[in-house]
Amino acid sequence: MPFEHSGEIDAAASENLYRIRHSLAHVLAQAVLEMREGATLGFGPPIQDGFYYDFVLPEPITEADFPDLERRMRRILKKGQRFYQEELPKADAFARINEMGEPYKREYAEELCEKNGLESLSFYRNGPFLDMCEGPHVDTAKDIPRDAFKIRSVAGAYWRGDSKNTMMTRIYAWAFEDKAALDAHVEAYKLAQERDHKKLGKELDIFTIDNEIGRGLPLWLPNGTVIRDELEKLARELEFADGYQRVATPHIAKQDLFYRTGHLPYYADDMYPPIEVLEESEHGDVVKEAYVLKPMNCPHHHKIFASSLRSYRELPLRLAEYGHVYRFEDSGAVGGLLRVRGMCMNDAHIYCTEEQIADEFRNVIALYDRAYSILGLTGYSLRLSCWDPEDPQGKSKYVDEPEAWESSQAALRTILNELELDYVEAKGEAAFYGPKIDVQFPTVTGREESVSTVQLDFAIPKRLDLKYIGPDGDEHVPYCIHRAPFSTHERFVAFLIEHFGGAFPTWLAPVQVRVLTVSEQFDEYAHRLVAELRADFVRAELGSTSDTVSKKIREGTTRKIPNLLIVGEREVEANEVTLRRYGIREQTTMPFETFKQKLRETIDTRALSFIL
RNA sequence: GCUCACAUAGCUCAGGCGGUAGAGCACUUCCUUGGUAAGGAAGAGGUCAUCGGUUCAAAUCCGAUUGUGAGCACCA
Repeated sequence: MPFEHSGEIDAAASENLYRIRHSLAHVLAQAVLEMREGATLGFGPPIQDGFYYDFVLPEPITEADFPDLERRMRRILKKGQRFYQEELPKADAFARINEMGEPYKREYAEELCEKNGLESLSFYRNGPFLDMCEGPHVDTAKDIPRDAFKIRSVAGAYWRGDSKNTMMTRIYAWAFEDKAALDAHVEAYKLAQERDHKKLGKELDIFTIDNEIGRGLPLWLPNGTVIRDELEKLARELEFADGYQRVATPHIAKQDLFYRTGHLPYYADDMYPPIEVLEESEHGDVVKEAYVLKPMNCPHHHKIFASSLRSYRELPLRLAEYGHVYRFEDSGAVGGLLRVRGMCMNDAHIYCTEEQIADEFRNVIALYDRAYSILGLTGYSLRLSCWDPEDPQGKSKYVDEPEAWESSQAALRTILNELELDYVEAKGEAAFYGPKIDVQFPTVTGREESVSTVQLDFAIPKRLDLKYIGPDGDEHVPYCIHRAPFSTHERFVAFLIEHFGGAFPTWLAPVQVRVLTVSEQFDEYAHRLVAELRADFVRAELGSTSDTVSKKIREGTTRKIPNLLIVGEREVEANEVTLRRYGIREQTTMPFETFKQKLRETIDTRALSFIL
């Protein structure tokens, strides 16, 4: 499901596994053709943890058909069919494809011959099934384990990944070299789903989405708001240390501003439609004004830059804001906190001279590094997102300044190389105004999402006529670096929930300490502890008072509260507390003052684990 | 936006081949004052997403709408 749809698997996957998966795809197709006469074939490649095959079906296949489909596949495997390759010259190949009656295979064959100049095409046959296919495959179906694959899901997918084309039915399956590997993978997958931010977000009361508010417009509950506030506090501190200045801007602006920046022609579809208001001028004329919800903060920040005459001595000028932006994402894209229509972004814009770009980028990347190491985030990858000069809609997708694109991309590449960072380059992933470095995180289901981004903007400052006076006394246009290490609260918290499995480190946890009493007669002591902790700005609370100790511990644990304090007669007498940390069975009893100090230190240092 | 699936109490779910619903948890009250992952009892809580159709009768069958999920497309 989640994988790159290129159909390629990573190099680490063994050649044998590749053959097994690829061959199983043919077996799946064979079984589907048995079940649905008249089905036509699309592509059926191996992928990261299995394979898929695309079909146009006369009757839909649903989850209810999976057992039957798997049974048929096993029956086919049992026959031990050999996989034969045939290489046919072009004319014969097309004759055969016509015979097969496969319009999509034909389309692809034509492209292979025309664009790639192939003179012959490869076919694979196993039993009655014939497919135009490059291979490689196993020699015989006997080489494919019968119990190491599992149909996973069915979904729509456009032919050749283009929404203008037919929607096909894609059947995904897991496949491995043996049953143990399959079972382990399925188990890991289920475990990962337990960490789904939508599930945990509900269980831990982090956010909710209400239909009457609107799709993609999450409501942050008190617990979630604590996490946002803590992240924002951390961002503020890191940014302060790096010389950023905070600003605040409204959520809306006149529509004309976004025409001037270029957002509107490029991104009208992604913006909420304008709010039109009638305003009476001083002469009594009624004037119609249109306002839009801002889809990004940059124009507002640019206007702050433009609010006074700037000297090169003020640069780099770093303006930061956790700003709210609104984007009208397609209904099918919206889901949970990962894709929303209203979000709060850890935004900042750095205005600098050309000579300062490299240093500023390095500083920003160092800031990312600090932020991620505090949070213990490691599983990310970097992507240098470039424009695609050959994009058919290139002119409407990217600013048309080829030289600026090339030089700015080269600049980013140099920085990444100098810092010896691993990254992949991706064509056609740039912002319309410039290239960017994206930080990609995998979701619980394995799909990659861009979380954070650093962008180099060579276009918009010029459009908004931003300028500073250089040492030469002339006006110059500054460059602008857009950056958001903490992404949006929405997306970043979603990833943090999944990263921590809902068990946040103390400094980030909505409830940091819950005090449990052995019996109600110790409530007064417990109240005192809570009050003292709260006076020290610790998010402490009293557990329920009428349940059994077991029950209270269970509740505290299922809420994933990092620190439970248990107090009874022993503790009251010695002015102590018994600490039970999340996920750790063994407990420690210590003087309350000691606990308070350790806790303070844990919070202040934003420790990932309790220091005790 | 597209394909497929799903929608029953605050949550997790059962049931229903047509005769207006059930469990556990949570909630409220009472009993219990209990030392390490669910003490006991009672109570309250639902037009079975919405609208329409078929029918003597619809929560159940059909259709549309809305919402949700997986994936595709999109993604500043």
